[in-house]
Amino acid sequence: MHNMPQPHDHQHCIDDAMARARELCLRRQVKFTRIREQVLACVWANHQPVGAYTILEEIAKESDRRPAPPTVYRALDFLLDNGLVHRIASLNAFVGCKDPSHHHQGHFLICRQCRNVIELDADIINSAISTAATQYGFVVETPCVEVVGCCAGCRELSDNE
Amino acid sequence: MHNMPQPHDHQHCIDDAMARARELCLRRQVKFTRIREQVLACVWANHQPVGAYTILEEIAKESDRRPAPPTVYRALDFLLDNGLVHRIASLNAFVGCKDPSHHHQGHFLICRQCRNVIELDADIINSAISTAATQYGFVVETPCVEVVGCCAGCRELSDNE
DNA sequence: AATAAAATGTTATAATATTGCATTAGCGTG
DNA sequence: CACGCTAATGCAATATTATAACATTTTATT
Ligand SMILES: [Zn+2]
Ligand SMILES: [Zn+2]
Ligand SMILES: [Zn+2]
Ligand SMILES: [Zn+2]
Repeated sequence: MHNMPQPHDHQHCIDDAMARARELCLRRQVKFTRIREQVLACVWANHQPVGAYTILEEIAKESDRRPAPPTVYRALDFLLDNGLVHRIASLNAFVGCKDPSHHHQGHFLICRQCRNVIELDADIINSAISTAATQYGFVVETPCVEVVGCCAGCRELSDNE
Repeated sequence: MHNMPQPHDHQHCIDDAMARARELCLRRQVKFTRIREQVLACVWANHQPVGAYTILEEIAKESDRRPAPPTVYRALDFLLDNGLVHRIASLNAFVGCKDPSHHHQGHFLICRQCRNVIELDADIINSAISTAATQYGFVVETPCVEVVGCCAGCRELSDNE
């Protein structure tokens, strides 16, 4: 298995994410219900974007009851609203957000090969977009940047062939 | 009606686009068939992204025969392959490309209000993305930049309220 | 004309997402 | 505790976007 962005203790990613989510929901006085927790756990199973219906299947497997699509989508909406996950428009899929405490859109590097996603929020990209947009009198509200390419790990593997 | 990016002679946009397409297909020795022409004309009806099924409806209206979805999607695939249209992933919709002669991905400014799309291909954005990606050892292949915001025209209108 | 390749037609279905309404769970008030 | 309110979930149906599989037609080549 080499589907991690860089080798790392992913259980730590999961634990962190779930802890942050619990804390954040407490602080905001919103409810981190069972289904929301399950969906978030699914999304954090790895660093690859996961589709709504895959989440549905996963939950069906692990809990012997199959939630209907609206249930999953509502949980996803909640998580999106609270910045706990991001939606990757070009993939119709969702990834966990590594920093849900402050609202941001994020930029995503998607490896074509291992499908892992690296989330950034690079000022340099936001500035460049604003600068270019300004030349057209356009005011940026929500930039969506989803970059397909090849990650460090996968290029290393290719090189060693 | 104020759904044009800036006031302009849009018939000129259409005529230009269709002429470019014809010429380009001739040069590349690929066929600019009736259905492909109809679909491209639909896409160029205005500067707003248009969905595949909307295109289908439009063609059904104007020609009394309703193409099936695969017909429209195949025409769109052809147009995409030849750079004559772009797909806006975040909207599941398509816009005409203003410069199909050289291959490029393009950046899109989408007005939240009038839905018009401005296409750019700004070096400054591509550079910023590459720079940011490089810091993660990530090599960019296909950047996808779709920015929602507010265009000059719509802000003017808002200001005058 | 015979053949092959490309394009289109046709039917069915997959994959993603939402609407509308019923039911349940949680919570504060009296 | 009963009541009423709201948020959350369950559930059935359906909308929207996209593709698969195979038949037929058109076009180009020999
Ligand atoms: Zn991890
Ligand atoms: Zn990779
Ligand atoms: Zn125009
Ligand atoms: Zn506008």
